[in-house]
Amino acid sequence: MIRDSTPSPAEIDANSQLRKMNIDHDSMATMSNIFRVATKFRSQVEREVLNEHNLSFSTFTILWITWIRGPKEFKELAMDCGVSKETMTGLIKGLIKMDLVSRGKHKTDGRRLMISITPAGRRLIKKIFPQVNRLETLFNKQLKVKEKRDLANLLRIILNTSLP
Amino acid sequence: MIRDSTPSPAEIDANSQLRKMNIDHDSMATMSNIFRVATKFRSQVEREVLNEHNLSFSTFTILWITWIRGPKEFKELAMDCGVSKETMTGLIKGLIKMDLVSRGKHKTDGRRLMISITPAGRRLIKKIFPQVNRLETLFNKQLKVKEKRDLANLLRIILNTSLP
DNA sequence: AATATATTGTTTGGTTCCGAACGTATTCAT
DNA sequence: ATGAATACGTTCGGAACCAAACAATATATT
Repeated sequence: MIRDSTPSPAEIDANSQLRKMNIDHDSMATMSNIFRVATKFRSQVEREVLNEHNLSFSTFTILWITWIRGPKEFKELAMDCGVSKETMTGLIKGLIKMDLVSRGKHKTDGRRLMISITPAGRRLIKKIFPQVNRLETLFNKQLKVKEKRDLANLLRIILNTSLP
Repeated sequence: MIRDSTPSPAEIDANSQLRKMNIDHDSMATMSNIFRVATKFRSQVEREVLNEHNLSFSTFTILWITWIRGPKEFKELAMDCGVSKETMTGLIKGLIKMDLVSRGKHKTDGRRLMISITPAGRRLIKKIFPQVNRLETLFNKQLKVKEKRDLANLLRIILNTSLP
């Protein structure tokens, strides 16, 4: 049902060394592989697509979210991008200087900020997103459709797991 | 066979907006979820385990690799950690200052560096690794063993996919 | 209404990370 | 051999990132 593939030499060595300790090898394997794929993908996208537009993976994500979902609260944006509020402050500052997003006031709460994409931002993300998606396709090209869906589902289960 | 879970509102909105473009939704879903899990895990581990020992996720990985696999070449280490050589220079510098790793010469090639873990480094990683693994287990606690293995396998397929 | 408590976003300080340019060591071509 | 090309790691400059402390706004308590 799910195809096999070869564990790296590092994983094999690790298993023999760690056999003495009381270690959850399966969870270790999933998390370390998730991390490797994410890192590889991030740097690839930044190098091949984003750098020439002075975007980072995080600023790209901001544009993408505000493009797809419309104006969004500052704090939610930070959570969805996986960065701290302090970091988000700096990123938004940069995007505003590039005229790609704009700041707006919340209807009822004076503390909150609404972030919206500008026309220039919309033009940029429309041009860039297909290039990013092309890399996503390349990364997944050995997987069948069902395997991709299984993979996404398993990851969603992890994401929705509440930690004590 | 593989359980269901709920796509986030963001994903649903995205699908309706992107229907016009020629986008590979399945690959997009896998990569964006991989990225979210990785980010969540990294920050959790750094906050709960590594910060108090003045380690980052990358320096933790260096210790882990040199502990499990023995002395390792500088360049390989950079690749396995998913950082550039320039970054690795700085990380090793810091680890040496903390007396957790040491620099050594390559047998035959005067340009290459060998990095080894020190006794102090060994003591630290032995203490810290079980705490990290505990978090790995928590993240995966909703998955059955077979699901974890399927997940790890699918990710290895992606990792082993060569890009044009 | 007055005060205390919460929440939101910014500022400040310090680490992590990468790209460009560099110096050194090795290998290849002639 | 000698010069050219390549491989390795460092330095330098700048962006990304987070934690602690802060100012401003909102909510709760009295």
